[in-house]
Amino acid sequence: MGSPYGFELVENCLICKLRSDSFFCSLPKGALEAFDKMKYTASYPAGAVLFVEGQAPRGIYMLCKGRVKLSTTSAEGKTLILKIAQPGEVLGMHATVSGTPYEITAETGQPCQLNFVKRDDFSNFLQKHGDACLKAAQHLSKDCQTAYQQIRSLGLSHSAPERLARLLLEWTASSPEQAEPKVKLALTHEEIAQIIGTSRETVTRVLADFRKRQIAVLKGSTLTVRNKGVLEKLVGA
Amino acid sequence: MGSPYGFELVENCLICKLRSDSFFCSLPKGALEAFDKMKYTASYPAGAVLFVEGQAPRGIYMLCKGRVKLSTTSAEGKTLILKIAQPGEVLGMHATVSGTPYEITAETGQPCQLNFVKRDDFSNFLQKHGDACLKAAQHLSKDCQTAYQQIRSLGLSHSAPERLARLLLEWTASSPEQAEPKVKLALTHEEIAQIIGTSRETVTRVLADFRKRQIAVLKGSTLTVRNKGVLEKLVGA
DNA sequence: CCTGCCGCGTGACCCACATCACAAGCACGC
DNA sequence: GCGTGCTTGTGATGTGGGTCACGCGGCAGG
Repeated sequence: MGSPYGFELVENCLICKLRSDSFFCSLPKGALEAFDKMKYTASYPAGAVLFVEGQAPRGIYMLCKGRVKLSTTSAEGKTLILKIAQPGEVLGMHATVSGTPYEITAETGQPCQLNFVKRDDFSNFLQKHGDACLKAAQHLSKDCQTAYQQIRSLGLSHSAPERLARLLLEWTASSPEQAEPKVKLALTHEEIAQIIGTSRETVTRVLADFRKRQIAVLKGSTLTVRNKGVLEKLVGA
Repeated sequence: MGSPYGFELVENCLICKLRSDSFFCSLPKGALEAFDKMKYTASYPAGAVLFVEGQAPRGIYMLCKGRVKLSTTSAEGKTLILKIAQPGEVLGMHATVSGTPYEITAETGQPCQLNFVKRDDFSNFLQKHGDACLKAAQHLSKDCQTAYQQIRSLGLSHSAPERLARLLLEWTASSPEQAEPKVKLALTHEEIAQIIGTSRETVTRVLADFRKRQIAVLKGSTLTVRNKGVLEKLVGA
């Protein structure tokens, strides 16, 4: 067995060490065994498209390792990034559970390991295992919440600097408490623009402004927040 | 027993005729009986606030009859309407399932009948009744999907006319197929503005423009779409 | 009746940001 | 090396629509 993208595949969910408590697959033994039996493990290179909006749902993808970009695209080709999925999340669950077409597009942003489960298998699985179903409901709830957060960000803030400030705070929120939080992220200005719904040039300009005013610096793929207070004032908190 | 707001309360879920297949409470007998036992039925006048964003979740509200406005408000007092909930929907499920504060505000738009279920009771209920849990997951999925739709509308379209056109099409989509679809809705220009994330004046102007161009007319609370084709072209479809 | 109040209609102003256009920096593979 | 492609930086320009300001009509209550 090779390791095509620089890491070993974990084939067996029961002994998997990638999993943490927040993972969807953090399940009691019985459910986990059932999940292990019906899943198809695979690894993907960066830039692989898992599913496209509008497709009929084939099933779910459990993200074990790596990041996946979730986005929608308008008819004119403008793209909006909904979120960057982290390990432990389940992709395509809405469509699979409700039987409607995938409403978003999922594309790996780096080499990833994913477990695919066919739609019917997943439905049966949820039917049989109440604890898994509850877990699924919780994950869906969280998705809704982040969606609502993004709606707030898009609908309730007027200025691009405000939205960018909110995004930077969001990113640093999970990082350890420290004077000047640093976050690693591999996103281009273009992608940041697609998250906050603005243009690439505006992101560049606002970041330059933040840098000049000693608020935050994005150098390479490292973000350093110099003055959290000002950011918080910008978002109106 | 009186009927305070012009309709009779249906106290017993088992013989309720308000329910249709799409209702959350369209459940097999066992689950329905359990639901009936733990719910508290009540009616509310128009304008009643069921819960406010930021509150700790008390439980869920099953909407039997009437419409409920779901919204968020920014620190500066700007309001964004997320959706108008229809009978059959469950309000506050995200917060209740995940245990996080209500992230939105729910306010009745007309006299309503609602069934309240306490948080712990609802959790136990979902644990015990797998079919109800699955149904809950489906409802959460649908919520996510409408949220994503709104994100698309807010993030991917530049012009206010485009967003308004999309909204009008959405409203008429469910109405019977006919040459000039008419829809009843009781929303002020202000509220429409809050749905599509623009200002009241802009809504007035765009509606005036639509009227002049014979595209759609909003008179009183009746919306008549005169030229669906133009609307569809406006949204870029 | 007059007086508020609220939803609607409209004009004037102006600024944030999209858009276009182009240059410079940086990483590749050959 | 040198080209090719992508990302970043920055200036000039145009405009959509937010905001303010005010007038009008309808409706309820004193």
